[in-house]
Amino acid sequence: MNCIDCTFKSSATKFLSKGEIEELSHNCAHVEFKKGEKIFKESSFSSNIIYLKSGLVKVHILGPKNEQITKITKASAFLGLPTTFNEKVNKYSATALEDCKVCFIDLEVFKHFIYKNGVFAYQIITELCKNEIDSFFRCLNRTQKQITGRVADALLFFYHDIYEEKEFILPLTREEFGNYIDTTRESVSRIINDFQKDGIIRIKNKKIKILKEERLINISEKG
Amino acid sequence: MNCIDCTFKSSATKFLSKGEIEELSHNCAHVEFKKGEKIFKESSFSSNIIYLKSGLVKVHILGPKNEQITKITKASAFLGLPTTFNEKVNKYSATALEDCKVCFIDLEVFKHFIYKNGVFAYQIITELCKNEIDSFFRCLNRTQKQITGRVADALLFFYHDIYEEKEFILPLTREEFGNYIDTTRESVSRIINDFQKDGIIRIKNKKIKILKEERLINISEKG
DNA sequence: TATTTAATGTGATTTACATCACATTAAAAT
DNA sequence: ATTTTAATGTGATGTAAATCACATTAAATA
Repeated sequence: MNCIDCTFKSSATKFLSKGEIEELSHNCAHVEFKKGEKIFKESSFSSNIIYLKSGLVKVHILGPKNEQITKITKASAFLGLPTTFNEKVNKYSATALEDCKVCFIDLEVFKHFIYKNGVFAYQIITELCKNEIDSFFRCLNRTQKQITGRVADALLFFYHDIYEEKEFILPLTREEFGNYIDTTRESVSRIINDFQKDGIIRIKNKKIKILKEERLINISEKG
Repeated sequence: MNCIDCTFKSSATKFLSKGEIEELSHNCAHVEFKKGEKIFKESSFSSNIIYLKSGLVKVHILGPKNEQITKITKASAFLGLPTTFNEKVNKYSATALEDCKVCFIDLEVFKHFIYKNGVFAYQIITELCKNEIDSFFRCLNRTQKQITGRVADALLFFYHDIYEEKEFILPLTREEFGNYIDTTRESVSRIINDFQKDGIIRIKNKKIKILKEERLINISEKG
């Protein structure tokens, strides 16, 4: 398989030369994951850059108390950058929330692109910067908003950033939802059902439809 | 002033060529800040990379409820990378906790170094990756540890990462301490005094001495 | 040095949420 | 289709920490 025909190129990869793409092709393994499968695991050794070509992934860490879902990332994005550049060992896990296509890119080849191709490096830097800022704000919301606001936030996140439709299949169990917004299964359950009773959303198992976006935005802002 | 003689070079800047250092010298403004002064401000416009040469800084964001101190950074480090590469407007503020020396580097010149100097770019990427992982863990601790553990954490942080001595002047008020570990003035006060009563630390106003490191580590781990 | 202002300490009260306990429903596995 | 297992719903109870209220101390200013 050759990366030149790949339709999932990252903003950085688009700037590689023909020769570099060729080199990438020889040092890139394509792997598919089914929903629920682990893509990589905290504390395990890694010397590959992991690029998510398609699908949806949760990035998670085992905290002192619970599993925390640090972020939910949809394609396309690099998943394992922070870990790979600093540590031999993964600092977090990634698990497929939907079927995924992933590339494992040899770290040395990737480094070589950074050294040789400034535009490539710049694109990577841009992505990392964006991640850090997003990370700040997610943390801010986690710690300073009440649960109701965080649930509203998460629902809006799935609508605006992931599915871009008011109706979607929630890719998380109630427990995972709790891990994402730092609360319990039970609290998520209660609040989601309250939203339903108030006519803000309609929910049937995992299928959610946002009925009153304005109300959700309002709840999200009030904390 | 010429950057070539600067004794505060970052790990990235060390890899710039003589010519590049020369270029940097002409596009870099040295500024000093006194304790308490704002280095840059959330929502204000910025087109400079900000590099902390010496001193201690708090990076903070105004959340829906309180000010949150996102991180405390000592020299040397880049302060404004994430913001500058993505947005014209600062996404967070930085304030001097101790007297600081700072460089404002022209963004275009900095970009030019990334494009042209792969080792420089690689160093920046490494720093950003490290920041992202640190950020994950800080958030994890904030949300999953009880206050006592978070206070212990913070004290160990000042000891291990900032001052590298068991006795130091706490650079934060109780309120700022609260903003750093997501709690209130009152709670910080109570817990610090409990630690003192238990003989874990000795505290006189802002002067703190860690007496029983093992106990603090233990408290930190138990959450 | 006196006076004002800001920072800190400490008890009493309230509250958002976790935890517990068990019922119900949905999804897998046989 | 039945059985088993996992996910979800919902009330009752407990608790860590916020909030409130005021006293005390330190630091800044006149």
